[in-house]
Amino acid sequence: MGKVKTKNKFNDFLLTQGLKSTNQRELILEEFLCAGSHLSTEELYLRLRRKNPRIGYATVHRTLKLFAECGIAEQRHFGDGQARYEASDHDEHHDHLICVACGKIVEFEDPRIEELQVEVAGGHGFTIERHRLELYGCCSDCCQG
Amino acid sequence: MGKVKTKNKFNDFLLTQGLKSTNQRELILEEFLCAGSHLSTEELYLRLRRKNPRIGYATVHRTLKLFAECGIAEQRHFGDGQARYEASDHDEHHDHLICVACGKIVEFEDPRIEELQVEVAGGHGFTIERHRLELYGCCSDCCQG
DNA sequence: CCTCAATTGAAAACCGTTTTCAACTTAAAG
DNA sequence: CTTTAAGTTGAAAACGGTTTTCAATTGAGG
Repeated sequence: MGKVKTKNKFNDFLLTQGLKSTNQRELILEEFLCAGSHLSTEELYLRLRRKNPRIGYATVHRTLKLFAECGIAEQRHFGDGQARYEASDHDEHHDHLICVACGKIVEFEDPRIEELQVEVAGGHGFTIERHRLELYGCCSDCCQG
Repeated sequence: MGKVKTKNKFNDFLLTQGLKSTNQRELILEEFLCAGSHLSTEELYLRLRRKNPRIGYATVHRTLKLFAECGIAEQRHFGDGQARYEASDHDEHHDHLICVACGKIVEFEDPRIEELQVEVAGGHGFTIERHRLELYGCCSDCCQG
């Protein structure tokens, strides 16, 4: 989803929910979209402060929750104890490769794995709603090259 | 691994590390082994208190960490914000199915998925060290039967 | 403009986890 | 069986990320 489309979606969301469009929300969305994905609240907050020192952590936190609520962002946890947010391409699911050395996060998608998941779950009487697959290892920059 | 073998392993661990065998540690290990797996620290602590009200949360916490360190338990996070521990069958890996309705946790293993994971990771230049696969959905007790 | 509800930021509360510290155990030495 | 040194315990405090509170501010419709 393009930047403009995402911003429109957020504005629509605000309107339909009776929420207000504010300067902070615009700044946060802009920074969220142009900064790399998978930023933590803290990281995004620090980036924003560089440009606008008057912005508060609580506002960043609340705004990220709004993003998630309206479907333009998704919250993730990669085991380092803090929540991270990634821009959501909506209905296009992907999983993650995480380098344990440098922290790099790569997204991937594999329909064959998804298919097997459904099969395995079915075998146990489960209907899958969502899943989480994270592969932790070493990327080529860190461990081979 | 049987109960006795696990207890021996823990005692060996204590010896080789210069740690002491204490009444609390025995109680906690016994309860950990006979209570169902995937208990949180809090849950195990509450169970232990019923039998021995003088036991402290900190001790349960520290002892579970020891279990993990010595390889008889593994810490897991299933997204509800608290750490859970499961008895470890060592080198036999498995993943989890979690019922979003009743919280039931089922373990499974599928070599085909593992194989694909290695393949996909390799395609991105990664060498997998470990992974996490959790399927969240509805079990047959909750959503169908 | 005015008004009122929504929003903001600083600070406090929260919640699971981890550490501190003085009292207490353990195990090995005497 | 002491004694002793080191490890352990539990209550309480500290921690760290998250979430809420609240008084002051801002946005948008009347």
